Amino acid sequence: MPTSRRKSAPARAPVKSGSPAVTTALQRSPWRASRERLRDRQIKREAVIRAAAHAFNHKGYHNTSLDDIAAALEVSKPTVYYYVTNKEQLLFECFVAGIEPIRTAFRKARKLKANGRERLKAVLGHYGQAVASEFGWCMVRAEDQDLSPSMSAHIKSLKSEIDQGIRRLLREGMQDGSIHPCDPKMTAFALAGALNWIAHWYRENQSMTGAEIAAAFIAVFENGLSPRALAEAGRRSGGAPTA
Amino acid sequence: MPTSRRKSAPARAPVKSGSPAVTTALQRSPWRASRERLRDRQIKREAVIRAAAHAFNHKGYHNTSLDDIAAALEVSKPTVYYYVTNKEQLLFECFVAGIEPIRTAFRKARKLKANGRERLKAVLGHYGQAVASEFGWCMVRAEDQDLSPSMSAHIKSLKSEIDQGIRRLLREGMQDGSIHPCDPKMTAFALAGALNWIAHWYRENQSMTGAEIAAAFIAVFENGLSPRALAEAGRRSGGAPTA
DNA sequence: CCTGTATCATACTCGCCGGTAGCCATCCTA
DNA sequence: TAGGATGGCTACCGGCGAGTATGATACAGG
Repeated sequence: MPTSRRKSAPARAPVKSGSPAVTTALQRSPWRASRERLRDRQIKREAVIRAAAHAFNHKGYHNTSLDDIAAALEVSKPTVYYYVTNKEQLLFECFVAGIEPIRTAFRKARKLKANGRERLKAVLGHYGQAVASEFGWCMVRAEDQDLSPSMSAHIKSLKSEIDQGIRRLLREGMQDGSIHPCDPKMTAFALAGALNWIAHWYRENQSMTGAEIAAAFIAVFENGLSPRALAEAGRRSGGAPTA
Repeated sequence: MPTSRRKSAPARAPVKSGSPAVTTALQRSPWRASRERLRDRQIKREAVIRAAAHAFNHKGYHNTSLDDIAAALEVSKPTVYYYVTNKEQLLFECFVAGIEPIRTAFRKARKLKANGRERLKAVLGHYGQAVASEFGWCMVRAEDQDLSPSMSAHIKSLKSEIDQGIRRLLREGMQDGSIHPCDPKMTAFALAGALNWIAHWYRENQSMTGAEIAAAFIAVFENGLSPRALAEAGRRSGGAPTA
C-alpha cells in the first residue's frame, strides 16, 4: 500500500551537540551498523544546516531557495527535505546553533569566581564570537515575521533569556561595585545591539577574528567615551570606587 | 499606436524636502493649476513611500506585497506603480528618507562650537532618533542582496559617509582630549551598531521616545562599564584629563 | 466640443519557489 | 535471497506576487 512512508524519519536531535553518550557504551552491539547510519544521518543533517547558514549569510533568507542549498550540497531538493521538514526549520536550527554557545557561556560565567564586570566581559566575549561565527547572521537576523508563531515564540524566549542574563550580570556588577551605575535594561540593549551588529559587517575572510573584534568592543564598552584619569584607566579589578 | 504611455511619468524629486523654491516665485503663473497638480503628486508619492515604510516595519520587506501597500492606501496596485517604478525603489526611498536627517545632523554638528565629544553626542542623538523613526527599520535593514547593484552601491556610499563621519568626530574628540583614546574604527562600529539595533526592538507606541532612548544610550557610551571616580563622573565638559 | 494628459481600476501574464508524488537503488537483517 | 528500511532522484503542482496591457474617467486648454 503506497501510503506515506516519509513519516518514519527519526526525530531531530539538537543540532550541534556532538553525539553525547550514545556511542560510548555498547561498542559491539549487533546494531552497530544501524547506529552508524544514525550517526551518518546526523552528520549529513548538520551539513544541510551549515549549508543553509552559509547561503543565508550570503544571499539572505528570502533570496535563498532550497534548490540553492541543495545545489551547494550537490544533491537534489527532496534530499534536503529528507533531513528537515521545511525552510523555516532550517532558519530555526541555524538560530539555535548560533545561540547555543552564548547560553553555555552564561553557564560557565556563573561558576566563575570573579566580580560582575569580569563575568560580564567573559560572556560578551563569547557573545561576540558567536555573532561572528557562521551562524551569527541567522541568529541575529531570524525574524518573527518569517517564522510560525510557535517557533517565533521559542526564539523570543531564547533571546529574552540572553537579555535577562546580561541585565543580571550588570546588576551584580553594580552591586559589587565593579560596574558603573547605569540602567540595566538600556545598557543591555546597547551592549547586545553593538555586538549583534557585527553580523552585518563581518563576513568571513576578514582581517580580524571574532575574538579580536569582541575584545576590541569590550574595551570600548569598558572605558566609555569620556576620558579617564590615567590611574583609573589602567586599573584592572574593580572594587567599590570611592564609597 | 498603443506603445508605452507610462514613460511620461515625471522624474522623482527628493522624497522629503518640502518643495524648495518652486512655489515661492511666480505665484500667479497661468500654470498654477498644473503646478498644484505636481505638488499633489508629490504629496501622494510621499504617502506611498510612507505606507511602504509602515508595511516594511511590520511585516518585513519580503513579506510585504505591493498589493498590501496598495490596500493600506485604499488604491490598487497600478496606482502604486504610477508613483514608483518598482518595489526596490520603494525600499531605496525609505532608506534615503531615514538616513537624510542623520546627514543633516552631521552638517549641523560641523558648525557647532564645542569639543569633539559634545559634537559626537549631538550627532548620535539625532542618529538614535532617526533609527527610532518610521523609516528607521528600512534604513537599518535595507540589504544589498535585495537591491540592484547600482542602488546597492548608492546605499553603501551613504552608509560609509555616516561611518566616516563618526570616525572623524572620534578622532577630533581624541585630539582635543574630550574622548578617551580608542580605535576609531571599532568604536564607530560599536556606537552605530548599538544605535542601529534600536530598530529591532523599538516599535511605535513604546513608553520611551526616540530622543529618550538616544539619551540613555549616550549616557552608557559616555561612562562605560568600569566605575568612575565621583568627581569624574559628574564632570561635564572635557579637557585633557591629566596630561 | 474636441484633444491630450493625468490618474486610477480590472484583469491579466509569468516566473519563481516551497513543497510533494512516485519511483528507484542500495544495504542491512533474517 | 527475500524483504523491509534507508536514502535519493526526476518530475511535477499550486500559489503567490511582481509587474503590465488595456481602458475608463476626469479635467485642462483651445
